[in-house]
Amino acid sequence: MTTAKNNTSGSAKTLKGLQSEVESTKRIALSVDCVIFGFDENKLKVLLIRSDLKKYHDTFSLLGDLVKPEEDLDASAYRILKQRTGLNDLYLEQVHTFGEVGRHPAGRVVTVAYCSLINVQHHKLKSLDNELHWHEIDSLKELLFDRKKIFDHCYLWLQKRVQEHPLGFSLLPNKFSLRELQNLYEAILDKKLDRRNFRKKFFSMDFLIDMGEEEQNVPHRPGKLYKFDYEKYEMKKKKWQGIDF
Amino acid sequence: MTTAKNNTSGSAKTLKGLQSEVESTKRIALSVDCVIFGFDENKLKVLLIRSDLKKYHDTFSLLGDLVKPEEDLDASAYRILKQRTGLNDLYLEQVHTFGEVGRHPAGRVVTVAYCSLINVQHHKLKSLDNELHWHEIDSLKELLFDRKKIFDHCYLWLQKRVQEHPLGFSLLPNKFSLRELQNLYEAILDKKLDRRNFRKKFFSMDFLIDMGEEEQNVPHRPGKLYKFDYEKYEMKKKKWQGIDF
DNA sequence: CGATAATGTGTTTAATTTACACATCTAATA
DNA sequence: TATTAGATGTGTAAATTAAACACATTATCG
Repeated sequence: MTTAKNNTSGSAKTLKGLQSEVESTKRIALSVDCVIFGFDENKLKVLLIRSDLKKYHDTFSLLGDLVKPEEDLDASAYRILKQRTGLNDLYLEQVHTFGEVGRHPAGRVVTVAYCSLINVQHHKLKSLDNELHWHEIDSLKELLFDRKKIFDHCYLWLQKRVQEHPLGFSLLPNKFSLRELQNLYEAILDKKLDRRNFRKKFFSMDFLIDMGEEEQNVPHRPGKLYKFDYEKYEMKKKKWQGIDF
Repeated sequence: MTTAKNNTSGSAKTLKGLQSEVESTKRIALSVDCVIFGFDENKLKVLLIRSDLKKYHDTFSLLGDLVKPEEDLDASAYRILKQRTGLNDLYLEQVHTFGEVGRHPAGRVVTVAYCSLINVQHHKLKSLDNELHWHEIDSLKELLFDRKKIFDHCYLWLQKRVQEHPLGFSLLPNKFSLRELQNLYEAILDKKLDRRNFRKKFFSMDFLIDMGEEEQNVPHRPGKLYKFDYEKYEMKKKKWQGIDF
């Protein structure tokens, strides 16, 4: 019998046996970290919290918690969001799991990173002191332990994802102008886009509903307001295709 | 003090305190499942193993194991691969983590799914009995517990990923003809492609090295053999861009 | 040596992306 | 109320990319 013969350890075992094996190997703590993006003052921001470890009180971290034994992984991420923001219909998606041995000084912790996109206006933070704040992503230097690495991974994920999936609208008010939408994309992608081509692109997708309203209180000609038509999108969304490295 | 004040549980704690918290919440077992794709006889295949649970002995499953406490998550996936295939320079990438409460009857198990692409010719399986075998993905009906869901997720991942990243070559011999490459893409994407446009596309990418050799033992005019130029690709690979839903 | 079956190649057309300029509208100001 | 400032709103030409499509070439097999 070769080593290739093990599946979850030996061969031909009972469910009961596996149960005790599972029991005995619960040596790894599982946590969730949420990278929560917001968009305010034409800047992309991320929600950070001051570490509640005394030793690292000058360092910021992502919002996270250990996963509860009786809690779905996704539910765990939702719970963390809810505690912090007051929730609504948040966009939440799992991105990556970080599981290096030495990544957490308190022991073996494996962390599943989730990204959330929320509208800063609609979700006033429950606590507005130093503990919790929106941080511009440009000036993000250091985070607790490997959290910067997690953030970087999620930011790259966002840059890619926002180009092939309509996430971005979760960062905007329900009704938004095309200028706001373009500002958002420019902030996320960190580059200037041609205004005319940007409009053409979105209009040709045909997922924007003209609300027949205009911006209020802008010191210039107000732009039209639109909503994203999620229903239509779900019907007509394209399957990604085209080989291109 | 609001509920928003908890980070990893209370506030202002010590590393030592967190340590014991981590200790006490190790109630979740962590495992890795590998979805190992192969390509043989112009069919896309997946490596399956017969469940070693007596009760489920008629059901196949993915290759997996519990993550060891002192083992990096990625290393765990490599270990599983190595045990089964004899390894070499395998392509391995994390895809998604599955963490619903009821997904495993032996208790709370969270599973990180990895995808691997291997060349069936180069990696003769260590065990060739019923336990371990290549299964055509077309005729894949049912797998143990939620493994079919995991497989489906990984297959969709592969279909998308193979179009924007040069993974596919890991499924082919070092030297391959363009016909083999096209067969591979047709098998993965499950659709016919235009031969001339396919060639044009890959030649224009300019990542194929003409080996100056031809296929042997084919019952027709032999095609030229190529290698993929990974070095050149790393230098010149394009950043994915272009908004398109 | 002829038949077979796959390789290898190019052009035309359509679709998409990019670059680019000017009139229009509203608010603010004089 | 007229002027200005500053943003909105729109179209076209050029370039690039993708899609459709046919025939000569070459090795093998009988």
